[in-house]
Amino acid sequence: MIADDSNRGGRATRRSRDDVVDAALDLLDRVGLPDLSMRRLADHLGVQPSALYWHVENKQQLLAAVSARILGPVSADHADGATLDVAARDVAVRLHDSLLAYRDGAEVVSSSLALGLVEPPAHARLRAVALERGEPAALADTIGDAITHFVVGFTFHQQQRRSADAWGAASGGVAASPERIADGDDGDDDGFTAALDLIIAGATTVLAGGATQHPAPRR
Amino acid sequence: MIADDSNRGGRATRRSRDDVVDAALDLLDRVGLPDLSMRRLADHLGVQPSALYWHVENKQQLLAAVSARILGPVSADHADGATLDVAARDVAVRLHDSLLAYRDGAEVVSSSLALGLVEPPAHARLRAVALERGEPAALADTIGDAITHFVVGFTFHQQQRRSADAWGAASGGVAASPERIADGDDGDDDGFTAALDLIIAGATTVLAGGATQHPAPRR
DNA sequence: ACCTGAACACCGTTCAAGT
DNA sequence: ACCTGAACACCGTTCAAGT
Repeated sequence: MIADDSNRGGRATRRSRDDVVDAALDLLDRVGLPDLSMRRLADHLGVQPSALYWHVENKQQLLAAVSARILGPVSADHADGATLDVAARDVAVRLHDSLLAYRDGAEVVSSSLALGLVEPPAHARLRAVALERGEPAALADTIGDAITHFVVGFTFHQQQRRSADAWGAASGGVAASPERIADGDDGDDDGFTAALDLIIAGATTVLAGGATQHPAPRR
Repeated sequence: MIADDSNRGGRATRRSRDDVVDAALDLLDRVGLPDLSMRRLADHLGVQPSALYWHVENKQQLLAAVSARILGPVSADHADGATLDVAARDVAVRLHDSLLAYRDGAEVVSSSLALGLVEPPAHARLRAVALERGEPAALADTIGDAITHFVVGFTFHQQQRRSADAWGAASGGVAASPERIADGDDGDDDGFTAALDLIIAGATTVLAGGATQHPAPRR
């Protein structure tokens, strides 16, 4: 009886594609990737499962859109002027933080990246820096690849371990020693920093003209 | 009527856990990970789906066993004497090859690794080398982490792209330029080598005492 | 333009019961 | 010790039809 064509109070409004992606991100953070089904998402939106397919082509594409949202902060506000290796460290840290900001963020991004459904998050920024500095774009891509794959893989592992021993550890597997989990400062941030330092050291060395030459397509 | 307790000719014998893992590897290579279901695997073995659960605790553990098999060649025959950075490159190349040896190998290993259900494939070897050379074990682990996550992530991407444009490319996504796919020598092996060189250069630099110090737990 | 209802072709896992 | 049969509680996706 009442005019419900504007979204006052509650439900009953029509949804946009962005609303669906918002809801997916929200549900991801609440229940985790294994429980993020199209049917639960539909429930969460107060809609039939089939309705989702008007907004989104399939689940993979939805997860790609979710990935793009997770990766948003990585390429925000430039104001660079840095060298390639310094920019690389910065982008790596931002990527790490962005992945950790959502439950199972690294896993979602890992598969979208592998499927080629999102842009590699480091490349645009590093290419821009390379251009400024007269460094070859191929070198920026190489550094971007090393950074991206390492950070995503490491964070994936890290995030699984966190939710594993948050839920109680229990049985099976190689097992992680049950130590300080308490304060968000779990010991493996050291491992992350150390390995990242190693890769950055590689970038610095190569920039200084040492050891390795950039791609140089044979033939 | 005939004694069927020895495996003559065909089916009808009882299966061991190893047989199940064998069959899973075989089926993985035939149909790929998305189509490797417990039910199809049961079919492949001539058995009811429920029978699998006598041999294996669940699907994740089965895939962990599959991962361990895929990773077998990585830690085979030592005969080292090499420096840490040289051993690291060797182990990276072996890992890459092993992952490529099975369809969706990198994806399977990626998740088993993240879940902590398989040993990181580079660590044992690199620790042994570090011990021989009087290098700290923590440095071996750092190099192992950088190598493993990079190689697995890169190969995952590479393998998805291969099967994507093997099947016809079609629609959607960021897209890979349709060029030489022909001879197994797809252009991105260059990208792999370049980024691996970068990481190894980092290891060499750190070994020479440059730029970065190994972990050193703060406090 | 956006959504419902109903169906299709599947999943992983459990568990009593058989041999 | 190893497996069957049957069930439970789900999946992603399609498609005609409604408004």
